[in-house]
Amino acid sequence: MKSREPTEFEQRVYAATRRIPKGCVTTYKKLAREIGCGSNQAVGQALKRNPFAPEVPCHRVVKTDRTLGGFHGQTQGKEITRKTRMLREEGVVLDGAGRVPTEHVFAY
DNA sequence: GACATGACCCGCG
DNA sequence: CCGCGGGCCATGT
Repeated sequence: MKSREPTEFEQRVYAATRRIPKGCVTTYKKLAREIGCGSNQAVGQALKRNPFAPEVPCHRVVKTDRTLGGFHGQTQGKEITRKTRMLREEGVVLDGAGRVPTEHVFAY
């Protein structure tokens, strides 16, 4: 196993994710659109690989339906609960359906 | 170079 | 409302 540097595509994703202000979240779709990628899934792939942990707030990235999505490689489980708590600490409160209010969604 | 996987999205029934 | 299938892009084997 040989460690490799992030590809240009990954760097693009990290750069955009890093721009997300505290107390705000963004969707994979908008993010993909911003970096010029037609596949939102590819963006998620890069975030899951996220080597720049707290520097790149991947926990501020949610799905298009404003659900949390995944975290630390898991779509559901303990890590997701942790993600929710982090957002709440930053000022983001989820509604009864477990979704993030549109007001917190940051538009590029 | 081909095949398989994935923190996704959209349309249809 | 819920479930199923197809699509799109990048990465790893």
